[in-house]
Amino acid sequence: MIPSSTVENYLKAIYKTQAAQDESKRLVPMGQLAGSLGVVPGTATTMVKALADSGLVDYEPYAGVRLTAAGKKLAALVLRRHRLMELFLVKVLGMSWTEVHDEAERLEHAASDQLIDRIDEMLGRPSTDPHGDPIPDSEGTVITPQYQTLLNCPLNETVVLTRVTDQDPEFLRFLENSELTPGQTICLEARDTAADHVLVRGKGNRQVVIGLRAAEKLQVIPAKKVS
Amino acid sequence: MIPSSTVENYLKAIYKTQAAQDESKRLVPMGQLAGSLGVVPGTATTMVKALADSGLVDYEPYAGVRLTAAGKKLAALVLRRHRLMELFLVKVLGMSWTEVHDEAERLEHAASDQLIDRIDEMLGRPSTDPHGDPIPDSEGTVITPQYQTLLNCPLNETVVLTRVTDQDPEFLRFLENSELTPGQTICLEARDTAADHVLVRGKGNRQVVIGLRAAEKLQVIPAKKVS
DNA sequence: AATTAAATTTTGATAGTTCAAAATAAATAT
DNA sequence: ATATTTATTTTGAACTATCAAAATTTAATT
Repeated sequence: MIPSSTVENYLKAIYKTQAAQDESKRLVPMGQLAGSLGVVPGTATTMVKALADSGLVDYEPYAGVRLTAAGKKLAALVLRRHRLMELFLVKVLGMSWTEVHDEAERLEHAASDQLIDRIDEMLGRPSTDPHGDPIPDSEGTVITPQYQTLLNCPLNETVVLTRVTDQDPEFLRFLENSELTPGQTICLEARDTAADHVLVRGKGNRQVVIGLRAAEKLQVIPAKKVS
Repeated sequence: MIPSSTVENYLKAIYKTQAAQDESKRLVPMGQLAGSLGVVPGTATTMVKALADSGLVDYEPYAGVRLTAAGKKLAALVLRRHRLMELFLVKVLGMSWTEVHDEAERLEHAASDQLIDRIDEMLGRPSTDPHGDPIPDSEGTVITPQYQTLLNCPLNETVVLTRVTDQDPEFLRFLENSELTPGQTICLEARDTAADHVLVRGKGNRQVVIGLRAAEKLQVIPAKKVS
């Protein structure tokens, strides 16, 4: 049967939480799941039991949920639709990368695989979306490079801002206004745990101070040396 | 409150049936509505009563439904989304006009007004979709020219195929294979009521025989004289 | 270990959308 | 005018997704 938007959203939420958390703790607690979906915990319990019956998740009462292989594949395909749609909205329709998330959030459940493949082709089979999130292929396979973040990358080295792991439009607009957009070359000049901030030098020698919570959401890779 | 996809589909179905039928009979019977939505009659009755409570339709038990001004506007905006989406899929994504209906049928409920307006702008504020159906403006206003059909247009005069009022992919593919696509210049050479067919001369002097039921779905306007 | 706190599950209820089948009304034919 | 056919509505039930609040389990404190 065709999974409903609700099912797709649950799988996506579990997938993202699982991916965000460390290797060991591979079970997503109900409360967290409910929280990220904006439902009360009891609702999540009910739905997760239904997902378990469909073989999409493993459910351990009082412990949490984990995607099965089937659930993981389905979740990846939803993310594929979402991320290709976001990139399409930015590249083809000229929408701002700060605004496309919610639109894609709805379109991802309505677009056919055929349409998504056409978009994929039109965009030249891209590997990442406007936020730097990797785009799964049509089999549901994703390569998720483990980038460093502004929390743990080396100081005073040129790095490229590669991925932003937050979709809040307000935060994204702040980044845009600070010229901290994916692809930008930046340099981390200071990290102060006590003051709970980092100091970034960005485009045009501009300095920006960012709290540690936000700094963790900015992923980077070492810049290629100009030979 | 935001109308659900279901509500939008009911309004659309009522709108289309109302538009298709003669001025006088302005009430859509429940059976017909249920039929075009693929639900049993009792379901349509239940939903229509809910729509009436929301002020979107007038409902006369045992007689039928009719859209109120509010319902008509909403329905027109759904058609706007649908038709702009269809045209977009054809023009920008290169999909076939014979295949876009079902895709648009789902996307129309997911696309925001903002996205639709961007598409509208990108397409140059078009007045008709790939099937020749008029596109309502953002206020829900539509101009629906009353074209002639191959059932009642004059014989042996050059006309332009302007609108196809059927979305069945099989029928549309037949038209495409016969080079009878919107915009084509054609000529009706014979109409035989007894034999239940018409004879059309199309592109490249090609002759095509079409049953009257199908002929009624092809709308035309007199071709402009080349001066 | 006993108590408290926090998280999770259960229970009962609701809204939206649907169907099957029985009841009723309207239209048609006799 | 009555009987029959056809269309419509009602009734009772199911399914999905949700919440509020009570009950239970697990974890954390004392």
